Amino acid sequence: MFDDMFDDFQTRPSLRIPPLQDPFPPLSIISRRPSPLEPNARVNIDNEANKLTGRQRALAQAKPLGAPEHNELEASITAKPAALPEAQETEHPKERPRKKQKLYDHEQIADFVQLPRPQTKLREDKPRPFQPISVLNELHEPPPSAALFPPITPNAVQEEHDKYHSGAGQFPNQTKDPGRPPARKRKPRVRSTGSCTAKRIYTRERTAWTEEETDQLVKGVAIYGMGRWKSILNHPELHFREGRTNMDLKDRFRVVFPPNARHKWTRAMPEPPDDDQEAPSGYKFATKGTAKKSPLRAPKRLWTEQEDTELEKGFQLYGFQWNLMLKDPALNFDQRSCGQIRDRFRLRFPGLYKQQDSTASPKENQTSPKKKKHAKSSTRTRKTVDDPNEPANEESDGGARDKTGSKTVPASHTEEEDHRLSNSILHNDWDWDENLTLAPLAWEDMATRPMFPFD
DNA sequence: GTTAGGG
DNA sequence: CCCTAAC
Repeated sequence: MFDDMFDDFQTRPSLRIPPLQDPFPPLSIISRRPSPLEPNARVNIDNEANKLTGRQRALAQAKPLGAPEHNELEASITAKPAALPEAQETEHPKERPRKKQKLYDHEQIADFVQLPRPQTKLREDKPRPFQPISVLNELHEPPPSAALFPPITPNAVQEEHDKYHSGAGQFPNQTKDPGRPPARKRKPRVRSTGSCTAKRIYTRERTAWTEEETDQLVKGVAIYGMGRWKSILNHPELHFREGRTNMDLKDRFRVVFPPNARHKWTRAMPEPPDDDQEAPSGYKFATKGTAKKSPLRAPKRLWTEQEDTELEKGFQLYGFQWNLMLKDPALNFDQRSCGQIRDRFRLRFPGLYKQQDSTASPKENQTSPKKKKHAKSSTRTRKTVDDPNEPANEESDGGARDKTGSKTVPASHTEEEDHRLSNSILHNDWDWDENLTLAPLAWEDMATRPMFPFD
């Protein structure tokens, strides 16, 4: 009897449950690329294993998903060569630290007015998204959260407008409820620009900054430093008008303290500035303290065309394993981090990136953003602390960043780019020797550089 | 998720 | 105040 049921289960397609994850998706471009996990691909060219294609080798090494049997080969990859860490350090002097750094160096900012840091959000604050996404879920049904969105009707625009128009808050009224977007007056707006119509229907209504509110902002900067706008906004003793966002604070501060005045008024100043210095907009420094640029964030560096080329090259060699690209000296990514490479790829090749998301092997998923890191604990880098006497880091370095060299790819072109890159890989329009484990590009590179990145 | 900087 | 690359 049970046998019958079992047979029935096996034979009727409707009852079969697809595997949760296909380790080797047939259409995945990964499968046609040599496996970057091949342990000695660079060193031992004569190894028998190297005669296999990437897919064949992957299949040979395949093991069931729930069986984390430790693979010696993988270990040999992951393990850092004992003799070489020093050389690595000197090669990448500005390497990002792996662990969290403390936010403040108390010696440097002894003059700071230290107030309790804003409470980090508790997990319960955020309602969990609808998960897990079951394969048995009826996909034609709307998700439970769908009811949150207003119905789309001809009058929807006006209704939304009216709705937002009803709730106008008064200063100082700060909604601390993180789950609810601030109610805010809005006015309907229709973009007349032909290219991006219907992108945004509403624009927020302008709310003038009062002197008091700006004063709150200045206090906040005195406490946290420039750049921690969210912290300032959420600080329990500072009050801003309802609907004010962290970006608003940033914009406001930029207006009140333009860069030239900024360094005078926000750098190390245990005491309010001299009388001969005129305060912008008639402000006096409200808080005794020092405000300097918050060092939490590395200075922004736009991507150059050459870096983009190396990114594509790296993708052909290593697929979605940004860490391997990073380590490959031939790609010159020593000034970048793993996450930066990933972000850039996601921006330029969104379609390809999504494909990785859904089909990548567990190993490759290590770089996937689906592994949600807590925002607070994400890699915060502190590369340099500004010299208090340096005006700003914009002018300091000569023409390294030319706007033409760092090409920004328009959104409308990204799909083409997706296609171009994936096609060049899918169709193998380069010569592909089955005996090789790496793309020809890689072999060429290897001829002109040390056999192993570490020597 | 947040921030910097141009629009 | 908006947009979006970069963090």
